Amino acid sequence: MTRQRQLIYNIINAAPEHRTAEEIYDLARAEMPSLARGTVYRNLGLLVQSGQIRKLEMPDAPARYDRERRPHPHLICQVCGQVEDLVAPEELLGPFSIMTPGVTLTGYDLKLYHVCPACQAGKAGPVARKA
Amino acid sequence: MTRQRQLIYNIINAAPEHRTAEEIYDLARAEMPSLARGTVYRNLGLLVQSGQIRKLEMPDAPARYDRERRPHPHLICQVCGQVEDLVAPEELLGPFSIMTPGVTLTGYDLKLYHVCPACQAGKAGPVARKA
DNA sequence: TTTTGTGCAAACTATTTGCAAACCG
DNA sequence: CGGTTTGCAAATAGTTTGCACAAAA
Repeated sequence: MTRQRQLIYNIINAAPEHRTAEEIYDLARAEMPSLARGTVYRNLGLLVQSGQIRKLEMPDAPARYDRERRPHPHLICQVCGQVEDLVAPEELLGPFSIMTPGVTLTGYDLKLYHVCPACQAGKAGPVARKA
Repeated sequence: MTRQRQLIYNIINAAPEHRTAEEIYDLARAEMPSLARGTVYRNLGLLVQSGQIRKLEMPDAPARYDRERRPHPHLICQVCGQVEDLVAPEELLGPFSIMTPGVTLTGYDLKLYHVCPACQAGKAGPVARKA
């Protein structure tokens, strides 16, 4: 594991936030200004492959990365895009498989949408759409 | 509703397949060769907005469009990307909301993954990755 | 020293947009 | 006519890649 990969991993692992590649790039460059954007993407890909982090595809927005390794649903604000991890029963595929008779499920992706308190208050969505 | 929008709508509504914008563009051009790609995207956006079709974001692949208007989960082959609609209880948000106390859910997106029979048979995935 | 990873820049893919002309009501 | 929509081409956003050099095993 190289210095740059370690740095990227640390940034993701340090906080529960779900950051975009660009956000991670900015944070990382504060500490290692020579870091290249391509290196960030490459290492994010490798970290996802090796199961150390989790990629979270977002609707009409850049992907975000999650330090939480175990599969779990996400709660997403449909106004500002803020993401929260949800705790769910250990095994969700069991219940889900009643909808897919005869099929062996290998994974799931569950996103639940709402309007977060901040966005309900300030009508215009206090957090920028892509923040 | 213009001729081009009608055509695009008809293509989606004619079959249960979940096509990409590019596939729809190709099919539409068979019938109206002057049709522009931009027009396809614009109309897909409008049709989604007006609730006549549904957009389905795909992991690491172009979005697909679904003629089925009611919210429902999807079953996706993780090898070839083939998509199937699932039938689910009328109201899934109810059960889901046990995971989000105090939150009013506005919608959901549930994708279940498996390996389709075709891909299980031909080890190399008979259907192309983006087909 | 052999492999692997990096920085940089250019390439790519999916999608969006500005604009003048064509269409529709 | 007068706003809407089109076709075209250029622009964007996010991400990927080729390559020569640097770092790690």
